[in-house]
Amino acid sequence: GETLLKVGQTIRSTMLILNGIVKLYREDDEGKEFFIYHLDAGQACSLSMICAAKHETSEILAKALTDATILAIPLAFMEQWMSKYKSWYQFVITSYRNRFEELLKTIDAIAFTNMDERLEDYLKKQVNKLGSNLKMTHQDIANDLNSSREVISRLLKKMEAKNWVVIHRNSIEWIKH
Amino acid sequence: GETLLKVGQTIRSTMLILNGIVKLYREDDEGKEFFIYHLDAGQACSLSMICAAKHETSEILAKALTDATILAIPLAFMEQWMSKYKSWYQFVITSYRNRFEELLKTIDAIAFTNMDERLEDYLKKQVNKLGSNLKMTHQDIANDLNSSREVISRLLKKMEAKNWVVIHRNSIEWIKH
DNA sequence: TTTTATGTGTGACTTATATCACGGTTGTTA
DNA sequence: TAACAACCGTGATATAAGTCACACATAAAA
Repeated sequence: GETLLKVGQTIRSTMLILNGIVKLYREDDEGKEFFIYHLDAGQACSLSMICAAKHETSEILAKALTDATILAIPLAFMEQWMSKYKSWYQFVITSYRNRFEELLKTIDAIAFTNMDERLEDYLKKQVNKLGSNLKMTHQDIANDLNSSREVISRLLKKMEAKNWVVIHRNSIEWIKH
Repeated sequence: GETLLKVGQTIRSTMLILNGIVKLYREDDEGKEFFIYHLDAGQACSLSMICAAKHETSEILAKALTDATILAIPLAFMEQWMSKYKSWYQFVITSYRNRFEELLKTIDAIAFTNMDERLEDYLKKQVNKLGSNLKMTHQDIANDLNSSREVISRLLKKMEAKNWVVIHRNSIEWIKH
């Protein structure tokens, strides 16, 4: 639940996730948090890499979803390693590409699909990271998807009717797919 | 109007825009084209950089908006220069960062704002690149914003009433802001 | 000039989603 | 055990946007 990176914060080092899961959000002017993607062990925060390279400020909000160990690599090493180790260069480039793709997928989701599909997608992602028993409230989900509790409740009901999930208080169990 | 890069196409080189303007789109399954951002002279297609580095396929669609000159740099040079020239490294990193930011802004726009604001934003962007006399139909705009002609027509009418634009056949003149 | 294609305007309607206003349930604290 | 807070369900209604139908205007082609 800890905030690792606030919007507007200056970034001085590249962050690598050693273990745990980190959730990245985009924030609007009123502080509404829109979920973008997860980062987990072995992944790097591309944005932090880019920002670090220019001493710029963060455009996103990062929160720990589980306990996590983060390795912060000072800018100087970042640049040095880029030219020195091909494997590091490959790692960085691959990270970029993957984050970029996630972002594009997010755009697809909100530009081309309806709430029901987005919810399904979202739940699958959570299940992937956290296992099939999701400890979250309808309100939590609504926040991440920039929707409202009632809408999520109704959609979950429909999914339950289709036997995709079982709804408990404070948790949702994914059973199909 | 020429397509420079199709979705699914394998990328073998990094592309730099020497002059002209290129428009990037995201495509859905039915071929609907959602406008993401412009690239112009001096900018590089970050995605092409990333993909090129792994011989992967394109996730986006690029079209020339004006006549343009594109420089294609083979992968081999890309890697070499990265470690050899600090200026090239800086250029690449900066390009990434800028494209990443654009993508985040796009997400903001579709996640947090309504059609009227998005249209205003869109028109301003076009005006920036092409001048205040935009040669495009309402249908063109609707396609880029993944909306429909009627909606755009109505919103433009409202903007005209507020004296922000003058609507002509086949073109729109931006007068205020 | 007539025809045809393309672009625009507008009312009526539909749909997805958001919001409001409740009431009910469960778990926690006093 | 009472009372309180957090969570969930659900009908009613509101709103933004998309769709349909059609009229009309302009420009190009025949």
